[in-house]
Amino acid sequence: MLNGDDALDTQASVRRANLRRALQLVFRAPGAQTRAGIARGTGLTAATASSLVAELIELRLIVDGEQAASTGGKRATTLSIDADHHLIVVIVIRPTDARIALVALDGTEVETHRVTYTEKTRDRMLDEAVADLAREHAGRLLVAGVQLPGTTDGRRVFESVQLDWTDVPLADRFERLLAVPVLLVNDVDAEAIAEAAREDESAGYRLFIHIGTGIGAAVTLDGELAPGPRDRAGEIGHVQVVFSDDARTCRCGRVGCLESVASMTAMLGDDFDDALDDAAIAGLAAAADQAGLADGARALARTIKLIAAVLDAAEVVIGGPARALGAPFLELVQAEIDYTATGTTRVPVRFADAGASISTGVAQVALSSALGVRWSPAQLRAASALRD
Amino acid sequence: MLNGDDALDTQASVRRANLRRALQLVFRAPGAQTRAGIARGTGLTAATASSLVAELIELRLIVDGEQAASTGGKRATTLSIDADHHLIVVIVIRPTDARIALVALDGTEVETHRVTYTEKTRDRMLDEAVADLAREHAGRLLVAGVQLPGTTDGRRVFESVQLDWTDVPLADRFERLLAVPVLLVNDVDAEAIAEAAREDESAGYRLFIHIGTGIGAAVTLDGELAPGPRDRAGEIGHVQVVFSDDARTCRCGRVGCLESVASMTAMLGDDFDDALDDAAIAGLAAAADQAGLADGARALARTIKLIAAVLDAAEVVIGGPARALGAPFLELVQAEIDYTATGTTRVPVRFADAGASISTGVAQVALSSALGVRWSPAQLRAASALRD
DNA sequence: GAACTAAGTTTATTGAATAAACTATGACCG
DNA sequence: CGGTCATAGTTTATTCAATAAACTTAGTTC
Repeated sequence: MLNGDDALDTQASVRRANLRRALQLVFRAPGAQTRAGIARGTGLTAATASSLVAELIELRLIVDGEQAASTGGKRATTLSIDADHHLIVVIVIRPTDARIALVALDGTEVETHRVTYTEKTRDRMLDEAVADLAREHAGRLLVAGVQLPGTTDGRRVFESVQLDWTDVPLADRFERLLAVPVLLVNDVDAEAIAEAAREDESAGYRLFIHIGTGIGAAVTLDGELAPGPRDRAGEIGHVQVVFSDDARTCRCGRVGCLESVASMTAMLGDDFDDALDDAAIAGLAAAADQAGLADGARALARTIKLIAAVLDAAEVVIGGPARALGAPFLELVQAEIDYTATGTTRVPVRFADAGASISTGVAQVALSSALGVRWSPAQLRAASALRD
Repeated sequence: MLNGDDALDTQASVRRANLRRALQLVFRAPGAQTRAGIARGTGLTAATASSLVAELIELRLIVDGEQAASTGGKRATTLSIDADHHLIVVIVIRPTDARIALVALDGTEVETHRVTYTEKTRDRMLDEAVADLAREHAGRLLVAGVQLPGTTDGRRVFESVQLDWTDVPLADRFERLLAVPVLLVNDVDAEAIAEAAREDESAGYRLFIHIGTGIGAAVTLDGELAPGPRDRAGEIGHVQVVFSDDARTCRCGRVGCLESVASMTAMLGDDFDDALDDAAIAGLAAAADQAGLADGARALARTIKLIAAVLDAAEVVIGGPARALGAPFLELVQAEIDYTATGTTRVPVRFADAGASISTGVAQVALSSALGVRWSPAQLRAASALRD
């Protein structure tokens, strides 16, 4: 439909780009945008804005809404997202189960299925579930986003230890079943995007670090995943960061890895599990060796400082189960960062917002890839309210 | 002329973008490109390609060259860069002197001046030299690139310790004198670009690290400076990387900075100076404490590993006086990187190519900013042959 | 030398945006 | 309360860039 690359050679690509820009403006302020606002926001004329809106309505991507209050002249017709037609398929694949959700264009989850499987039945179960979806909702599916733990270029899964997959052309497989574009997304990347999209002004680089049993990083630029081939980016868990003689041996066999000191397992002990709820984690944290937590925070801070300095990052966000460690942990990290920071190099660290649904992140990437559109913070809140 | 942003809203911007693409193709293969080649390379029709070429010739950016050999039909007319009209102004500002060069569109240096000054006379001397240039070459100047040590957004110098400047609107000042667009570029960034542009296939992220009395980094993506606000990026010299008790105190007053172990001064002693030639540096290196060199290499490698992992960098390039340390140093760095690297995370390290003229880097950025064009490796070689 | 092939130009057409005139609707104000 | 102004949005004629298709030029191949 509107997907494809921006070849930028002909008028058609200009039209497509302008349709995207108009759609983007509606998505950023749904129910509050108007034709005149689009004209102002794009720099195009009112006539062109009207024409773009007409086409977007015909494509069933937006709808006319209520009349806005007058601002001194004729009242404007507001524009909203058409949530009644197109659906985004979100597939979250984990080792023993998957969640398949249908998300409307306004970010609300319409339907959710859970598929459980073993390693042996996984492929078959997934294919069946996806095929069922395609049959039930034929013609209404717009795009699909697949979140999984592992390295990917969006088309193939290069390597997933947790799923025991190597070089699997999963996007092709699902595209044949769904007949819509499929995009594979690394789980940490998806988390980072869900988080970055919440900011209205997501200027500059943001470093996102997921901390659970493992550690992964993702970099976003202006609210979107940093460009370039990100196939294997963010794999910082097993980079050596501790060099003293008492550095621990990591589960990967090497010594002094970031994960060996700063993962949740390293800091809270083997009782930790990614599935624990926040209260349980807080309990473990209270009982844990505080020196271990401090060591983890310090190693993390040192890692962050270096990366933030190279990128001139505006902010660092810590996500995953580590969020449950609360303010004290954050303060340890920030203190270590500030310890040797000059005025301009001090980078603020915060936890990811609990409200950001992870599936929203995948949907976000998929939507952005298909229509070049990002959701507004308000919609992300609506989406996450429906979750679970 | 062709500068300005790519608003992508109207036909005019498509035309501008296509002119840039056509010009880019000629720059990539000067003397070997043809109208038909541009049509193939852009996906546009032959008629459009001809029209674009006609406009570029009228703009005096390219010229018709010789007839190529036939490939089975009519012989093609080759296209070359018009080196006889437009000039790029390159200004390299250092604490006590500046080099002002005029570079033709094909990368050859036409003219070079050296201006020496004291801190007191610097502003006046620079302004006078620039004003002279504007008077002598009125109408032929296309764009100006200004390279300086310090943080900048391209328009203002935020902070330059070495020049003792804080928040100086230098681009505006020079633009008033030159009447062409002026772009300020950090010196390490310029070095990184000169280097990255030499690669024909500069895919992915490249980490460039300048090592002299100080240490600075720059990240390029596909041969161009990584996007985003890079105002203060790359300032890694004073991030703490040594945490042992015997960490040295840095000249900045803090402890364990990268510069305190891996700068040339740290590794070779206070006899080192940025102005030394390669032989002198090699002499210092031979006489220096080898343990210090090893410490520096190790600290550097640890830094590199982390950053390369986050970005999934394709390559790391070390530039500046450290090049004179030669293969042994490089091997130390690479060995430490490989020590804990898995198959996919191992990033190759090499020295910057000695032939890449630094002023070519600035000219490159300026040209790219004005015309969206990058030089081919062949031209960079030609340019550097003329240097000094 | 006839057929073919590639390079490049000419001409009519298409599509997207624009400018300018116009309609619609409400606010403001004496 | 009616005139004036401001804002929203549409209609129509025009402009501009790219395209398709026919055509010219100039070579190779058999």
